[in-house]
Amino acid sequence: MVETGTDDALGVLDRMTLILEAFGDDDRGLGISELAARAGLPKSTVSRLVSTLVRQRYLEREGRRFQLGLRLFEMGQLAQEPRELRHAALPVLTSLRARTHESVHLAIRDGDEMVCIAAMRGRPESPLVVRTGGRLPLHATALGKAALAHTLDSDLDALAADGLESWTPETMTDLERLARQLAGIRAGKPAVATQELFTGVSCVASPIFAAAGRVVGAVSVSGCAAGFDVDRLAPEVRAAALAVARRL
Amino acid sequence: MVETGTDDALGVLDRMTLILEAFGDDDRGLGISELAARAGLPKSTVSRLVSTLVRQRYLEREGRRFQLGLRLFEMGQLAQEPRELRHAALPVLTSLRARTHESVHLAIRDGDEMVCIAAMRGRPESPLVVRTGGRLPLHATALGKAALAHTLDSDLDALAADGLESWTPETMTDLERLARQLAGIRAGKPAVATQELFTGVSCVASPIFAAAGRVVGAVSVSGCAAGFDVDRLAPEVRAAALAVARRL
DNA sequence: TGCCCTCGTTCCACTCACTGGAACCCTTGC
DNA sequence: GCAAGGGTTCCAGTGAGTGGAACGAGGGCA
Repeated sequence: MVETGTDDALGVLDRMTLILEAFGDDDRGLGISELAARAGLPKSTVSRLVSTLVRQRYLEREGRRFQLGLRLFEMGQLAQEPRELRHAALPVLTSLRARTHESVHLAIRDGDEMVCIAAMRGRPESPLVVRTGGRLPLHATALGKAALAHTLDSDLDALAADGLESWTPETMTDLERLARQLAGIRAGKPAVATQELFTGVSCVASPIFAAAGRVVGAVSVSGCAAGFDVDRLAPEVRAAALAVARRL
Repeated sequence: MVETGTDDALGVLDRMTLILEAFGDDDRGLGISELAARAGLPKSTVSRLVSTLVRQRYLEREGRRFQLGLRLFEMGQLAQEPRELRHAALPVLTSLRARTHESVHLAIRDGDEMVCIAAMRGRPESPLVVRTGGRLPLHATALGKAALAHTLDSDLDALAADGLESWTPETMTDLERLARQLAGIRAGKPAVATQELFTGVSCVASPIFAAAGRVVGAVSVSGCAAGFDVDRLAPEVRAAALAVARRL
């Protein structure tokens, strides 16, 4: 085998991952060549693997285009962590949206990002920060800060080691300031992010605790920065997070 | 390699599938031995594959138990067909529930089953027929009949070839009667299922058409069989299905 | 119509990733 | 203390998987 690249020793499963990850949410389907290019694998290999993936229904083919298949959706719904949390949270989120009329998000920490588990649009014109399944940075979102505030300091250091990416002029890229803010959150202040990820969008979030003080996720309310009333929303979010925890 | 069984020639991807499918929604996590037993694979093979799957985050480990991981959830959300349909349907479903106060389901046909793409509980005490990601038989549900009525007759024959499984005394196991009912649906009658899957639960459904008359899914309303008012609900469901189609 | 470019599949000799029984730790429980 | 069970590691053997090259099927352009 002629490994094109650096030091890799790829197994079939790793190649499969490369292929699956080549799909994005923008696409209406990818061909073998495009897939091979994105995954950095030879065409023949991709062709063979893809046909197995289609047989197993992880991919679907329509003519010469391929798309992520239904079975992935099914299996994804069986994933334990999001399933439990969603189940406990959905009714609470619904009423939170009804009370605030703003968009509501539920997310789980995954490494140095938050993964959105549920999203509900407030008003029809309200912005949705992420779709379900999407990822958010920890340091630039209220959801991320809520989760980050209640974990080990070493996590923060590890995060900062890679540098805090700047999303908008408001993004907190200074480790010291961020650490102070997290300390405030730990002391009881609400986790907020004002235009730190997207200009014009503000959020308030509250962590969801499981037994032993472990943070299992976070709820947030987000809306247009103009007229975003943190003082009104923060108690609502906090109450919702507690309600979810009670239902776990 | 000593293939224990019959005539199989399993590749790594097939083995992986066996492992992933060993997980059910009942479990709080499986160990290597249990997994190996369910998948019918040697322990050492399972151990090795599982550790790769964990590295790729398709599985998560907690102590000596494994569970389906977050990445599956993420990827599942990227699957194109459910994503598009859900996006178009969610607002419509919300208002359908508000108007009927009954549980609402959205499903996609997949082979000889329907896969639930979205589910909303009507009243807090209302029964949910399936959870999101769950599967339903075609012949015993309103959703299935709605989809089945508008496809080729050969589909029906293929379905009947395996025999129509009986779920309750009311399940339609007679091919002739089912075919007549489907013809009625095709002629404009609503697709209904009264206690045919679960005793005490009735449903009405309507197919969702895409361009070229292709059925892409179905919407249903379901509730307690006692006092289930088909005449009132059928027009609501039909209107919702049309609304979803318009938004596609 | 013929030419060319692209895209997906197939072929095939090579070889390394994968296999699985056995041995090896652990921890748990009697 | 020993037996039982669960998970990981070892290792020789080999066939599943590899990828370059060749092939056939469109599709656009002149």
